[in-house]
Amino acid sequence: MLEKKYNHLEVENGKYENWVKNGYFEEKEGGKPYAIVIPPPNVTGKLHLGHAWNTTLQDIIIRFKRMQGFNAIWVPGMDHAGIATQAKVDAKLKDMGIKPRELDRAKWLRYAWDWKNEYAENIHKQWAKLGLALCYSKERFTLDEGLNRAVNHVFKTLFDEGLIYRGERIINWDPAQMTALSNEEVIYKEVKGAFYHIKYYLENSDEYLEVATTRPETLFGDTAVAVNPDDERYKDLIGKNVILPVVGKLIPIVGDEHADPEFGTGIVKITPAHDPNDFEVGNRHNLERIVCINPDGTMNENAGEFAGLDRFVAREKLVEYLKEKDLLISVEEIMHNVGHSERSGVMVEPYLSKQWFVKMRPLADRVLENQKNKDTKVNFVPTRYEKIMNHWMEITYDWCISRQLWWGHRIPAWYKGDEVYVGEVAPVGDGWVQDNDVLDTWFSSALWPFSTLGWPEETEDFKKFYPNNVLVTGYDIIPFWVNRMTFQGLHFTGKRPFKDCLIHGLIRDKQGRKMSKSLGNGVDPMDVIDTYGADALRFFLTTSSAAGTDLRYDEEKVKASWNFINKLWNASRFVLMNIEDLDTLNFDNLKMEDKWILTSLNNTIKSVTKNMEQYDFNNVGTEIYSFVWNDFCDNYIEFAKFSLENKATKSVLCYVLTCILKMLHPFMPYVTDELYSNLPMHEENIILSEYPKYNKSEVFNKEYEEFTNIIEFIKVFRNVKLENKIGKDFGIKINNEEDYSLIMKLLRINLDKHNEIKGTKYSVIYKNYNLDIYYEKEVTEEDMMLLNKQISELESSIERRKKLLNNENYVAKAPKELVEKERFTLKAEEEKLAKLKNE
RNA sequence: GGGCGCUUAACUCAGUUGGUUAGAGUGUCUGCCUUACAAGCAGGAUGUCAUAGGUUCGAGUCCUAUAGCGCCCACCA
Repeated sequence: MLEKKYNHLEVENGKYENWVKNGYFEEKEGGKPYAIVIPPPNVTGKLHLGHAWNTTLQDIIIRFKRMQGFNAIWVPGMDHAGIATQAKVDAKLKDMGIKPRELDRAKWLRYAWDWKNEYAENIHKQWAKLGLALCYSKERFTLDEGLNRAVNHVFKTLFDEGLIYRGERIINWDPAQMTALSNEEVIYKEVKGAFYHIKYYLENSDEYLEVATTRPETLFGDTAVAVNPDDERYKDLIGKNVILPVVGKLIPIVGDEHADPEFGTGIVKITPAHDPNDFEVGNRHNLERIVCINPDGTMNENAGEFAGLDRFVAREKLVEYLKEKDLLISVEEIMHNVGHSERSGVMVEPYLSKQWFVKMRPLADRVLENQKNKDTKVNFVPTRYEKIMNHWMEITYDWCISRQLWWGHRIPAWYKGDEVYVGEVAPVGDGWVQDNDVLDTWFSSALWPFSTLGWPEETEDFKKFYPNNVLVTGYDIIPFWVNRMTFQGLHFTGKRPFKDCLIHGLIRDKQGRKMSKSLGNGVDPMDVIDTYGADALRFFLTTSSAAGTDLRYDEEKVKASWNFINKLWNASRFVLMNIEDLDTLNFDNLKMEDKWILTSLNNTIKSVTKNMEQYDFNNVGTEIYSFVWNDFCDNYIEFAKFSLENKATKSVLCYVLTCILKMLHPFMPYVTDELYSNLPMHEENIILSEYPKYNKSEVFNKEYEEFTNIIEFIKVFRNVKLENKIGKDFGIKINNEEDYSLIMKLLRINLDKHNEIKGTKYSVIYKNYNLDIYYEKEVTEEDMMLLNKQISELESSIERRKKLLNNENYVAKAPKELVEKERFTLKAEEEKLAKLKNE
């Protein structure tokens, strides 16, 4: 027999190992293919609540689909996470007293793989604790051999197609990690800065131009000053020269649209090697590009005496210097947006550098075209997120994919002198040197939906499971990942990578703040599991908010989920205690209450299935919760207690419980496994069982309504009794021929003992049921107030209804049943009012 | 600057194509140890659905404007 109380520690112990051992998560012969690939977590650390949420959603879908008979697989895997992992490995090495950049590459990589193996193990343990139905035989890692082949194939193909090129551009440079970044990896933050107004003297003149800049230290890279050719103030200066302060050399004044006459002084210094706009200006005017900052953010030899100083120190010193030389006009403090590295947090340096790029325009256009067709597009849930992807596709520009790191897919390009070779394997012959850089992590993640299935080989898995059925991820990952999977998938397979894309939000703390290390408000899902169990956490995570919205972590709600499981546990305990001898289900001689619960069950199954299919787990949660607690426990079980000897009752108890367990299984796999295995009749494991199906022959609408009325009447009866403080010695007078036996049973009233008709009369009316309670007590003022309140409420309700029904427009245009219902209710209210007034 | 979302009970949130007296959990009040469950049972109370207009027989839901909060994108040398 089950323990009296639900104990998640005992219930969850050992189950996962059993599932895996029995191969329940592996491919299932015969079913229609259904596939999800996990968003591979970074091997940098441990999973947080966001991962728990993300993976539970997928687990629910997979378990549901398996129960529906699909050959549903969920491909697990992890991401090497280039920058993030390299930073962590470097930090660890530094702690060990090793200077990471002084190691040779191969040796460093051995440390990195050790790290990877250690953390991958952690993540496996966490997946297990969460109970995820992952198909481990298909597990992949973004840096494994197969995926590396896919990456090289893609690189080479795009290169041959002219969609990958190498070029010198201004890119976002992270001086801390010393690598290039893509635009997506730059986060703009509002910071305090200043406009430094500097004098640029005209050649052979005492006059100067006032040039304002936020980054004075870049003046060592200035190769021109620009004014707008239409700017009356300055257009005559075009073609003349100014003397670059500090450096003392002459640079030209050029006319260029980029200079906005309305902005600042209308004069802008041009630093082609350190600003994307200036780079363009430089191209238009054939200006020299002078780099004056080193990759590590210090000034280089072009900065003269400032060489070697950090860029921010150099700025300070340079401003001092300008002040001394009377070259500084003013310093105007401003707030402005400055790019920061997503990973290291340092200010990004726009930097001239030779990098590899993906030419985005043709790839993005193809996606935009494809999204116009509902049969080929990626369907976002909720739909509004589709706009985010489309907008990105519209404005995207070339993707800088090379990273100056060691941890990643090494770029399959080799150089010999001026020659460049790109191929899937190294070229034959001597003297070829491979590119030192690796690819952006997202370059390999972009191939994940198909590379994990063995692509570019035409494998069985690829043929069966591509496109994937759904991808589940947070909205914050759309630009990095979803967009890129979509264009790569389309380009290389001709198809969308997945039919649906289910988007969820971010986890926040109780106050609505983002969970972060610096705030210290993070919650470790493993701690929650220890306290409340994975089932409670999972139910909370997936049923507490609408799709696509953020979720506040609230321990009280996890507790409420635990209570629900405990309720389920005890209901099961009751059922199991009473059906031990049941060997077959027998639905002969069903009573009204049996028909009622079967009807409600089937309505629930129907609606739950529909909502499961549209990923509306929040509604599913509410529906099952209310069915279990209100219908099954509060009502059906209470009535079933009177007929526990009936086989029909036992059968219904067993059947309804079985269906409940199955519907809850995707949400709470552990406890449902435990309870299901205690049923007198069951499959090998609930994971292998069939999802409940709506069965019309179990729907009895007439009995459903009749029994609902009984339940409602009981409620009214209890309410009248409680509100009027009616004690035990009351009398009952029944006013019609209806059958009150069930009602009296449940209320534990023996009519023979309550036949004294004296004292004050209290009417109890609901639909066809109508009786009076008589009770001797002094009628207090309070009682009169209560009665009067009821009367006036009824009166105003009647008045409202009358007015509505007198409205010709309403009667003419509203649906007929509604109008009928109004009439019926009005009549009932009028009768009730008459009775109340009698009291 | 462009776009998106949110504003509903004390708190956290649902609210399907408009259907007329707006729901849940938690909290709160009253009464109960009724042998499945006191982590429970029975019964209550609590809302100008942000504001102002509009469409409609009917608006939390649709339209317009406003306010507050949040997010995304772009960008200011």
